[in-house]
Amino acid sequence: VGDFEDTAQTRGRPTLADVAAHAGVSRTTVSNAYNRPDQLSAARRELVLAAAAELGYSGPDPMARSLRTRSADAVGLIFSANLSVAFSDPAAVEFLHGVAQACEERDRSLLLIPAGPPAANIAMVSRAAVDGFLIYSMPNDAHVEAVLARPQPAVIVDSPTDIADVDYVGIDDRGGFRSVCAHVLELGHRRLAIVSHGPDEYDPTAEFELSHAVFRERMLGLRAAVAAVPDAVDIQVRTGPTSSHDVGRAQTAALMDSAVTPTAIICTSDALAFGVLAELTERGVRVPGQVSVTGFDDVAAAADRGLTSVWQPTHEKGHLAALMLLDRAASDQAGAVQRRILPTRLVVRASSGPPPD
Amino acid sequence: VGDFEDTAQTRGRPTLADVAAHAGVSRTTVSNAYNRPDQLSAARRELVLAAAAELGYSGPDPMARSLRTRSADAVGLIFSANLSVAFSDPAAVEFLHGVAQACEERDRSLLLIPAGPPAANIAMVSRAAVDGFLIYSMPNDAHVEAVLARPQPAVIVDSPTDIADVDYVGIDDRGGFRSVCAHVLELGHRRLAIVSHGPDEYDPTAEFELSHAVFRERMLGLRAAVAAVPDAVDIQVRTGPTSSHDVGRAQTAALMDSAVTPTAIICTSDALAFGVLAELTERGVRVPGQVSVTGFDDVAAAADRGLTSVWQPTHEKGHLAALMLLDRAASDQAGAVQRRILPTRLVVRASSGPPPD
DNA sequence: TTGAAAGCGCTAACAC
DNA sequence: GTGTTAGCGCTTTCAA
Repeated sequence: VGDFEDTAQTRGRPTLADVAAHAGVSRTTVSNAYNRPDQLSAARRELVLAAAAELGYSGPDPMARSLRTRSADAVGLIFSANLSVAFSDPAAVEFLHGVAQACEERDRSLLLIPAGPPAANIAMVSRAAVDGFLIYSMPNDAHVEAVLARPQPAVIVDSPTDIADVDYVGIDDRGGFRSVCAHVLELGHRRLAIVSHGPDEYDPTAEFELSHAVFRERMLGLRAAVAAVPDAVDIQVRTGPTSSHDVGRAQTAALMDSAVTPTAIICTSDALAFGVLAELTERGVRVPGQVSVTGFDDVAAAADRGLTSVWQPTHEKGHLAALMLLDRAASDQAGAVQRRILPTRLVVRASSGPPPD
Repeated sequence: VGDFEDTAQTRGRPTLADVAAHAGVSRTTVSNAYNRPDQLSAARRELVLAAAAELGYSGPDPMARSLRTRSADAVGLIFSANLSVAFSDPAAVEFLHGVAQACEERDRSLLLIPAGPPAANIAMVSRAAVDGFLIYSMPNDAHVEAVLARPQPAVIVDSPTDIADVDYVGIDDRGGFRSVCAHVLELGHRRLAIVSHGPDEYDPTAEFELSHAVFRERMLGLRAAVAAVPDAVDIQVRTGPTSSHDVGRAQTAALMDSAVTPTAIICTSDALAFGVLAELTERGVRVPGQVSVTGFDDVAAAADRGLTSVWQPTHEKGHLAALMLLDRAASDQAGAVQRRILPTRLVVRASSGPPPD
């Protein structure tokens, strides 16, 4: 007779209702057995769980549950370009680490959403079952627009910077970059090269595009540092499409083959700086004897390789952003817009020194 | 009058039904406007979208959609210990990278599910809205059990190895480890130390626990290499709770302070090896002059630092596993269980050489 | 092409 | 402590 108790449910997987029928209790009781164990007697709970096991029922369907409770217990994250690039940059990994840790602490999952240009897959954003979004180092593009169109809260990290009514976490880009530029200038360097992720063509006299706001801030930091020096300073700015090892390497090759070689190469990320160092090493250029090199982010590997860099609290940035998001989601988005700017700190190591002769 | 068209929907957010009412069309038409643009005229679609914009409707609710279609367009991933550790190991990051790339190619999101021992949060597994799971380098614990209880397909990567009826992707651990051990023995080393993630106490004569199957395979590889050498070989095996820089460092300190110091330290991961190198450098021990060091995984940094290692296709492993999972999910889990073993390759660099005198 | 009707599987009031 | 009822918001046959 056993099998006939199971309602007319022969096809498909068993549902909570089937378990209830099989156990001879109501659906509520089964639901409570899974979600509020304290709301029913232990014996009854065992009964329900046994019935579930017998039927091969493995617990409430997550999607149905999410629809009903209107929460997914997950945080969405979109980040610049494709996921591939993101995992290549140690600073991005460190950020992710911070986010993941916050998620772990608050019992949330972390949904990584491809937001790459290859597939203009905005649909992935619209279809993500999450309670809110982290927007990390993105251009102000269609993906960001899709995120902000959704009713869930969002927190922007680093960029875009030109969205006023959304929580923001970032660093003092201008001050941080000024400090490393000032350091190099104080060492006596007067022929500098900047290697950066940024616009294809950089006209130092023109206005900056908002889409490169971080780049803009750093250039303003550079200007401030240079303004504090009485001498003439020669500056070349070389930009590439990503903040990667390869770009650092390629720009260095171009730099060292050019007519006026710099005595210091200041990079806007450690990833770029490692590429610079690799190219210089291959060319037999001594660092810092012939050329000084500096990075930005101060990832773990920077210490290992003696790279002068600007430390930023990358891990904490991720952690804080995720907590801000979860708090806002919990409070149903009430409260004033927050804007948190985290400090940076110059870390001088062996890769920077006085210019030759 | 405008606002009064909106049914009795004053409270809460607008739904698809509200948009339909406002636009004067059926719910089907609104749904089609978002999901099947080719199923209705462009004009009608514009009408619907305009109504949606007017109401502040940002598209179908993902959870309701998922419930109805029974698919989440997402892949779940659980990995060893807590997320924190995972992001610290470059090999794990590379694996993630491969998974992320496959997800991007197939228009899926990637849900990272905390499976850390701190919070025994099995509920996160049961509540994840995903179409299938990747189980990466896990002990055969309650989390894995929770994954396998769910009706969605799963693919196991690396471990656990003792689950027969689930798709599996791994490498030839025994052969790979044998090759690096043989290399060190051929160089003439006869006093070896193995530094590994593994069981607390390792009794070389005892049976191995299944929970350390990878460790077991590698020890069998070691034995095979040693068996091919006529001389007596002295071997110390030192294990730690994780495969990290810190463990490598600590075990090396213990090793170098012991009575019989090895002439070669063979590690089961590059992360461990970097820790070993850090400790040796601090002690002023020359590598490979006094002690040779080898790693496993051949992460990018291994090449930079001249570490002899065993390369494995870490990125491809992630990519392949994700594709296998998506294919199985697409075919509704039909078909025979797959088992893919990927090749490894010894990469000899400067960190290994003949023993002293 | 478009519309009407029928649930997807679940939880949370509320009554008992 | 347990059951009844009423949807959560959507997609999808099917018929028009």
